[in-house]
This record gives sequence, structure tokens and C-alpha cells, in this order.
Amino acid sequence: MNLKSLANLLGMSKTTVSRALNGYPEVNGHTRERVLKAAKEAGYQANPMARGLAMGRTNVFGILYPPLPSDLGDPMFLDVVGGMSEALESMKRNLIIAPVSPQNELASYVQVVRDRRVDGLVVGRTLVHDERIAFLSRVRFPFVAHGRTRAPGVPYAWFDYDNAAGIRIAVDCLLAHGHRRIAMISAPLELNFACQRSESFLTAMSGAGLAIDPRYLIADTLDRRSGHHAMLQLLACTPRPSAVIVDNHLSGVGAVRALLDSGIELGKEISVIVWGAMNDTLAGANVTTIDQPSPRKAGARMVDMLLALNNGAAPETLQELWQPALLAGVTVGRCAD
Amino acid sequence: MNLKSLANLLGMSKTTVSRALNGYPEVNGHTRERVLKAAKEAGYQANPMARGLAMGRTNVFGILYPPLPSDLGDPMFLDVVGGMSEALESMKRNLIIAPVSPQNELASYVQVVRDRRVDGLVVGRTLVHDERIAFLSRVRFPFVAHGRTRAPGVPYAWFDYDNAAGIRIAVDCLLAHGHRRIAMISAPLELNFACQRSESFLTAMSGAGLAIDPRYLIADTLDRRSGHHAMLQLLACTPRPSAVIVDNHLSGVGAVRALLDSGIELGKEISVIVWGAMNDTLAGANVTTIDQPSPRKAGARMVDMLLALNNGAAPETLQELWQPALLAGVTVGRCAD
DNA sequence: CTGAAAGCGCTAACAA
DNA sequence: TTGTTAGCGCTTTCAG
Repeated sequence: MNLKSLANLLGMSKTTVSRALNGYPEVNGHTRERVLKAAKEAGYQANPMARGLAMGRTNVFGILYPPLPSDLGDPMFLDVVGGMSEALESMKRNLIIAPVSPQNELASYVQVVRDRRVDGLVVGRTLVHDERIAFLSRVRFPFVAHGRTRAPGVPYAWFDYDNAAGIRIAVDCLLAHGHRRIAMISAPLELNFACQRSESFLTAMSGAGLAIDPRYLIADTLDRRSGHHAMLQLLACTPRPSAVIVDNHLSGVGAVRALLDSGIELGKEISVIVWGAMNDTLAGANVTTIDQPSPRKAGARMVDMLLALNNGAAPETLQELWQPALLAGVTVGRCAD
Repeated sequence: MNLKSLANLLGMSKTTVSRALNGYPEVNGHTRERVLKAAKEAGYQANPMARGLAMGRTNVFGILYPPLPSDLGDPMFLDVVGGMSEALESMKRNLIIAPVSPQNELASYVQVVRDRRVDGLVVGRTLVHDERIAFLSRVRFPFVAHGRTRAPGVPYAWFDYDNAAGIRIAVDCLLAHGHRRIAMISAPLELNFACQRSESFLTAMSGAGLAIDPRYLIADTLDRRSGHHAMLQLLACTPRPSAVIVDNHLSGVGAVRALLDSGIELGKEISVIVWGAMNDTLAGANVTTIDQPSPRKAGARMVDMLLALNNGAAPETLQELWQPALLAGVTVGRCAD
């Protein structure tokens, strides 16, 4: 069933039917009713390709993501995706995820943009220096960055949590409990969030007049295994840190695991704060976390921003910083020293 | 840059240019060269929407998947996706994943089919009774099922591993080690793989003349947490099982974890075999697994099948059963009784 | 308020 | 071997 046959069926022109269906104001109320009814009965639905070709847009938004456990597989990301797709569904638009090889991500962006496969993109896992953002900005393709980047050159739309603030809160909390030997386990520092959190950590520590043992700074951990390994490294130090901050929940799981395996009492011998929800922790260790509220709402918000961009909003008006909050668990305690 | 301008630029008709670009045999070699060169210089690339509209296909294949850790987030699935997208990339086609709400999955299938958004689908996590497969078969939409279903009514294309054989191997292995009290932790039994593996288990056991304590059969576990919980339940039984088979790697991680946490010596006090790669296991417990070789190749194979369907192949000629293999680890040992 | 006609960018009969 | 012409199914001026 296509527009023409539906129009014939009704004895009207394609134009009128199209207008009725798309809610144009100038159609007669009675006519509209008839059309809507007939469309429903016939199960008519406009062909999106034809529609897209005629209108110059697809009503589809996209995310390009590597099919890896630490990217697509990240439960927090999946939550955000859920929020996005739900929001889009309610406005008759769609979300698609295109798996890309992490090697030549940029090439995939170039292709998607040139092909106009989508009306806009969400750029995830932003880097300190992000060529994807540079590219999209240059060609003026609508996108919102899920996370910021350092020196974009031009303003761009972004959604992020306050990385500096979150770490500050965590450090303050640990300091208040008397900790002075605080370590940090970081994701790869090319990632903007890891970089900001790391810098914030250094700033907060030196602000408190504390030097950091270089062995207490471990980076490049973005999965359970490496998080586990990183924590073991810290445990091997003399003296051991009395507290550890993990900047991402994926390695957080591994890090906490390492402590439990080593028979260390969390919150007593060593305190731990992890950035991000730890739903995945098995052993029921109620970990103190820096929580990013409402991933689903975050997704919905990014959808709003995308739509705003499509409606001509200036990117610099679409920058949103949400505040993380310390979610108390049982893994922070007074320093035993 | 579109076809018309490129044609004008070359002083040829759109037709000739189109033919040259699409490798039709009837164009003059010299002409083709000129076209190809000009296209490259101009950075011309056919608009997929227009192309799709004209040709009636999109060159895009799709997967509809819930954005959940146990679905999209499953590392094995991500591997398969990687294999698919790589295979498609090499033939100038694309893969998209559309996140869907697990509640009304079928509605999403109906929509995608009606909209002709893709040329074919992969249906994952097949159920014993799968309405998605029934629907797609009924409307004759090209798809390959990643996993089988019980009573499809009509033949359909599928790719699967031999669930019965895998479990049989595992049971035989345990029997050979003298085990008689063997338990099984299963995914929800609506899932076809879980059902088949469970049935195979029952068959193998009764074939060996062994009765199964009903408490040794635990289902509905498809993530770490529930796997963990299931194993604790088993440990609480008197007598305990001397061996446990876990039918999926997601709960496998949790199950193994539970044993380690309880201080049980794997392969001594209790033997364990898990279906699927356990890369995720932190503690380096080298778990004996029923391995599904080459997820990436599996993905590539499913792409082949999809293309074959598009070329008119009959679904019943596209059914492939791969054999799993026992991958020896250190978690199976002689029964201590 | 409605319709005819042009056009989105491409492919594919059919002629030449 | 190439060009002309007619669509694919929809939206959107422009008349009426």
C-alpha cells in the first residue's frame, strides 16, 4: 500500500492525503478524518526512503560504536542508548547503532556523513583531541558529543558530567576520613573523561598539600581484567595506598574484586571509591560510588539536543553539564594509619 | 555532488555514468576510466536513499536487539557482530543495530519490515516458540535465525551450534571422571538454546542411568548475579552436587565466582564446565568450557546466508550447525566421593 | 481547502 | 556503446 493507491481508494489526490497524514493545518477536518481512518484500515505507512529522499532527511539518528565489551558492552552506555531510543520512539524517529572497527573510526564518520544516512550523530567516548568532533564540526554535520573534548576550535553541542567536581568530592571525602596516601586507577588518558578526572585528582591532592607517589597513578584500565591487575599492582606497593579512586566502573569491578580476593577489608584496610554504578559487583560489596544520575534521562536529553540542532539551534547553546553525586556505600572508612 | 552534475561535468548522460560506476559490462573501457576518475576527483558517492528507492533495496542489514547487558552487552554477541560488520564492509554493505524495547520486540520487527529499512535481518536469542520467526516467515522477509526454534512450521535459514552434542560431551567428560551428582544452571528455558541444552542434559543423565535431584536444576540465570546466586543455592544442598554445568558464560562468571568466594577448590571439591568462552573471568581460574569456535566467522557466515537469501536462495538450503568442542581447563577433576 | 505537476537522486527499460 | 524516458514513493510549490 502506497500513497497513490490510498489516494485512489479515497478518490482524493496524493497531495491531500499526504497533507492530512502529516498534520498540515489547511485540510478540512472531515477530510482529515476520512484519510486517517482509511490509512489505519489499510495499514498504510509512508515509505521512509521515499520520504527521506523528498524531504532531505531520514528521521533517523545514529551512533557509531566499536562492538567491544568496553564500548558497546558498557552497561551504562546501554542505559543511555535505551533512554535515547525510547525518547526517539515517542516522536516517530529511530535510533541506529552502526558497529565500526575501532581502527578507522573516522572513515566511518566520513561515510555516514557523505551518505546522509542519518540526521545527526552522537559521538561517544570523546578523546582529549578528537578528530571525529573536528571533522563533524568542519562539515557542519549535526552531532552532540557525549563527553567533551579539549580544544575543539569551534563551539559544539555536548553533554557531560562534571568530571572535575566528581573527583573533588571523592578526594574531599577521603581526606575527611584521614586518608593521605590516595591512589587512582584511570582509563586511558586519551579519553577526555579520564584526563579530566586525573587532572582533577592531581589538583585536589596538591591543593591539600599532598604529594602523590607516582606508583599510585595507574592508567589504561577500562575493563575488569585490567582493573583487577591495577589493584594488585597497588597492593604490591610499600607503603600501600590507604585509599583508591577508580575512574570507571568497568575497571572498578575488577579492582574491588582484587581487594576481596586478597582478603582485604574494604573500608577498613583500604577505602575505595568508584566512578559509576557498580550493579555488576557480584559479592554484594556495597561500593561507595560517584554516581551519574539518570543515564536514561541523559539519553533523552541528548535526543532533545539533536532535534534542536536539526531545527537550527546554535551548538553553543546546547552544552549541558550534569553534576555527579557521592553515593555512600561501605567501602570508605577512616584511615587506619 | 550528484549524478546529474557529474554527468554534466563529463558531458555524458546520467545513465552512462551510472552504468560505468556500477560496473555494467556494456560501457566502453575508456569511458569507464574517465568516469571513475572524475568520480574519485569529485568525491562522488551515490546517494543511498535515492539508490534504495530506485532499486528497491538498501544494502543494509540489521539486527534488532534490546540494549541490555545480557543481550547487546554479551561479549560473544559483540564478537559475532564484529564478524558480520567486517564481512559486510568488504562488500560495500552495512550493518545496523536497532535497539528495541524487550517488551514489544515484535512490533519493532513489524515496523522494520513494513518500512523496508533493511534488506534482511538476523534474529538473535531465539525462543523455543518464536513469534518473530513466525512473523518474518509469514511475510517472507529475508532473515537468518541466530539459533533455532522448535516448530517453525515452515523452513527457515538458521545458524546454530549443536547444543545437544555440546552438553553430551560435557556430561560424558564428567561421567568419565566419576561424577554422578551433576547439576545444571540454565538460562531461561524459553530460550531455545537453554531448552535444548537442558533436554540434552536430562537425556544424557538418564542415558547413564542417573536420576537427577530436582534441586540440581536451576534455570533463569543469564547474568553474573543470577549465576552467582544459583551456585550458592547448589552449595546449600545436601548432598552437594559434585559437578556443575553452566549453560551460558554470563552466569558462568558468577557461578565460578561463587565457588571461589566460598573457598571451594575447583576441580577438586566441585567440578565445573561452562558453555562459552570465559575471557571475563578475573581470577584466572582456567575454566573448562564448551567452546563455540570462531564467533567472528559465525558472523561472516550469517552474512553469506543473508546475501544468498537476497539472491533468491531457498531458506531450507541455508541451515548450518557448527560443532562446539570441549576446551580443557583445570576445573574438572575426579569425583572425590 | 484541494489538485496538478515538478522534483528529490538514482536505476532500468527501451531505443538508437 | 550511449542516450531518452519513465519511474521508485513521497513532499511541496503553485494554481485554482
